[in-house]
Amino acid sequence: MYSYKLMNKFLKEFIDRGYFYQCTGKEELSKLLDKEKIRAYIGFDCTAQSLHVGSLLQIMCLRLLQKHGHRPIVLLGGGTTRIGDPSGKDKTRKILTEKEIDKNIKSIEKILRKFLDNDNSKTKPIFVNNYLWLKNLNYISFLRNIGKHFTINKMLTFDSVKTRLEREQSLSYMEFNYMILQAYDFLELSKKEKCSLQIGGSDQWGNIVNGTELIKRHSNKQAYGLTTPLITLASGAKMGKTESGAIWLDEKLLSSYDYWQFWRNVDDRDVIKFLKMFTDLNIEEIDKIKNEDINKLKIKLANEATSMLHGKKAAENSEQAAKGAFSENLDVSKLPAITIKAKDLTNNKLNVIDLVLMSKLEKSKSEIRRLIKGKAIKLNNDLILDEKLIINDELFEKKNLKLSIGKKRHTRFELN
RNA sequence: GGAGGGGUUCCAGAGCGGUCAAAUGGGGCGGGCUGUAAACCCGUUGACUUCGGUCUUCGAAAGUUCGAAUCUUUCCCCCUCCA
Repeated sequence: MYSYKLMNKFLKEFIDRGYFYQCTGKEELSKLLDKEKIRAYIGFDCTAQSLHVGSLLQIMCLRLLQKHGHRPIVLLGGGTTRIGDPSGKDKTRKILTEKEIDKNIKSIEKILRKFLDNDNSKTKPIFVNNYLWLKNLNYISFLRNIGKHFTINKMLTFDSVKTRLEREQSLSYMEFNYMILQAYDFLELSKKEKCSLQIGGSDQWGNIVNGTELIKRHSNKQAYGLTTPLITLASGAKMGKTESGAIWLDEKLLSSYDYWQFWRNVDDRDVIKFLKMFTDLNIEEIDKIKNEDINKLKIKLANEATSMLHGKKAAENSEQAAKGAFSENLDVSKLPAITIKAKDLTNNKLNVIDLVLMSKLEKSKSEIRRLIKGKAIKLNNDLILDEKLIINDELFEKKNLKLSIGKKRHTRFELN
């Protein structure tokens, strides 16, 4: 009987950290990983200019591969993004232009490199774009060489296809082909880059298995698939998006302060799980500290997660900023600031509503009025009740004015 | 191809000539309690406003009417049943 204790270290940690959902040939895969350093690939969708925390688990998998001496291959799907993966989606998504996709690929690669070790010659990531081999496919030869290995009977049983059909939502022939293309990607990577493992989210299972089977049939080689669970928050929501927007990994779309806040605000029930999933802390270490004060743990989580992406400095700044924002003392210097010119304050032109508008925290005047009525707006911790309050330099303290909306949203104006 | 049912504000879902910026629930936001948690309670949830109001919304367009989410016509899209 195959024992968990004998399991390959990479796989064991993969499981211990909660990354594991299912895989093909677990025992064989474990042996392979023991025997040699392999190359494994994960594909990322390039429909947006940045990834968000919904992709973070996949990124952590890349890191874990590196940690154990394996080499990750990152597939930025310039080809498949042009088609659109129907997995888990009700509707056909909009088709992006080539330009947009190329731009997205570049910025996503930049983000991924932040998480990865790009220097170690044995484990540094290989970035590939499947457009390279998909763009010149010859339809007839593709059908003869690849298409013959797929039966419609089987394709119709895959969840991504089945749910669409069951709901009678249209599935275009283009999208129907997505899984074949992804399988083909795996085959290409197996041939070109000696890739023997594909990792993906659980919704990718069907696509991945198709790939391993295609490799088996086409080149009579063994390849493996490994999937991660779909992470849901304790509240039941999907990871990655909040009401105020997606938790982007690109600083341009979400400041490191807000990123830090996202982790600081996770549900109590998710803290340990996330420490294991999204930090580099050892499992033993986490087990040791898991009964510590929950808020300290959340800060730790926020610091670890933020420094992994934005650097230690940004994490420290965010922690300091949070202290300034949430406590009564007025050290707000680390909060993101909006510059305000002294001359904008002359003639009593600027009132609170305009000020809040400037902060971009709210964009509707009616909403701001409502918030003022609801006792939600504070300037330097003083409750504002008069929506007509004129902003003048006397309100500033050492040229700083902290604006708070509710308990959580804070920003700072700096008088210049 | 035949017969029906429907498209309503973030979502679900009422309304079926004026009292409708549109019930109710969910979600969101804010307040209270706390710990920047959960649960719970309360308020709020189109935009603008000199707080009197004004303007834009009920698939799209046109029409009837003093007045339309509600009636008529055309168009678009969805669903159910039969063939």
